Amino acid sequence: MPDRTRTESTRTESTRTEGTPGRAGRPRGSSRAMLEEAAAELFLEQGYAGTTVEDITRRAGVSRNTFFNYFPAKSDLLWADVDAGLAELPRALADCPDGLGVTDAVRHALHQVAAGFGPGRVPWALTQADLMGTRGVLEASGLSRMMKQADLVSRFVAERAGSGAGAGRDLAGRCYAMAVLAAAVAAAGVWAAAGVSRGNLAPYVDAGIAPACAGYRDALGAG
Amino acid sequence: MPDRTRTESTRTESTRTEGTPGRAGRPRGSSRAMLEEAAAELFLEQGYAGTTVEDITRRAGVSRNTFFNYFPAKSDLLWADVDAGLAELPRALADCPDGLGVTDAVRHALHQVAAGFGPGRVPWALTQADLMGTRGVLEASGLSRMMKQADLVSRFVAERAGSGAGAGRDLAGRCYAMAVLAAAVAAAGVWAAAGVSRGNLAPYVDAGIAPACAGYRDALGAG
DNA sequence: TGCAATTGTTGGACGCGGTACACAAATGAG
DNA sequence: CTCATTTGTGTACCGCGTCCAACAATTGCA
Repeated sequence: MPDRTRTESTRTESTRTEGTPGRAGRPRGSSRAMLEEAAAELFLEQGYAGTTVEDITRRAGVSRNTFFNYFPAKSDLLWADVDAGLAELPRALADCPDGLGVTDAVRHALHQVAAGFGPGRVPWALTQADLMGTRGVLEASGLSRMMKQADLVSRFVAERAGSGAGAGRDLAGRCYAMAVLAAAVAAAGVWAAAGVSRGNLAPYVDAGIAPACAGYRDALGAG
Repeated sequence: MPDRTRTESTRTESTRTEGTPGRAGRPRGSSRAMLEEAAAELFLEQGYAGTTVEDITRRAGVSRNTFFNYFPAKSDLLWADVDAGLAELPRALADCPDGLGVTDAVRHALHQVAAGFGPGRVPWALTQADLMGTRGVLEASGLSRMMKQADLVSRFVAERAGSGAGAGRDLAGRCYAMAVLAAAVAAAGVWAAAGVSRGNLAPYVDAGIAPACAGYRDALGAG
């Protein structure tokens, strides 16, 4: 647990070439990864609630305000891994071949996103959530993420299902989007809880959401 | 907007008979309903974020600490109506006739819970969430509630599906529980957004979760 | 009537997350 | 060099939520 405070005359000396060189302005000196590392260490040492933002920034060698330049909230540290993987969902949806039905396309896209997580890349916030007492925090910051992805899926479904949509179609689309995402979350939870014996996330998610996709296929109209 | 501070010599005079008379100790003087009323008024006047707990307690005529004797958090005010309805889910599940299949039983129980909400009883936090800027807060405090109910459903499914359960059965059960609850949430959202033309909540929920129940029926084994 | 025991209410203080604002530092462009 | 732009920092502040030591009101017992 090395202290990353100024060991050299100027800390920025070591991380000078970080910022995007094309843009004007002061380049980013203290990298986001440093904060994540410091937070990961401290969470394991003291737990999530027992670690203040000031603790993290002190170990990372930056000011407290700098933290909020990189993360909107402390809880976002727990989701850094997940958010990175989830960021691929829009592309995965857009790149789906048109031949597939709506639910098959969603299933395909979620499979692709889940494929990014294997035994070597487990969001540690999920595995050790109980140890760190982060369950409440994770739940609090989790639904907004789920609904964000659900909105994506919902819009995707509304597009592919054609413009001749009635009120019932809209209801089914939104319910399907939420249901499939919730099933994926549950599958990820089971996967994370499986311990060292877990393999890749993708088969868990695929098996977990398949019934939902099958069930809503008819309700979503010809897709 | 009447100020409920001590208009009479002793405020407790008007609410003397509140507490359970059988138990020892000081009876509850300031009722929970007063805080809810005061909060409802203030949220409409100033919005959720613009209203502090102190504002609420001042209008209700109690101390700030008293608030936290009734509500664990400020956000719980938004869910008071919903929580009351959701409290019936365990009974609704337990009272399901054994003849029904697992998914049909869950569907029946959720229908029963949803039946408590009609055009005359709409959780106002849902309808005017956008106006009050409570979307983020609602999302933050919503997933924990959803997962709480999902745990109930998951245990119910695990019980009724019999003891001969494999790992795949557990995955399906958890995914189904989350999916059906998420679909119900989505349906409630559509219902709340339907405006004055909305009728009862029950048909929305039933139509929204039916495909999920149908899809997972086989995966949950003979139920 | 007086005395515990119990329960609710209050005041005060504190820690922490998150925001706002002004200013310093570091770059590229003209 | 000068200026605009972007990032880091210091400071102050607000509000939620917790904790603790009092005080108030009621019940039950002697």
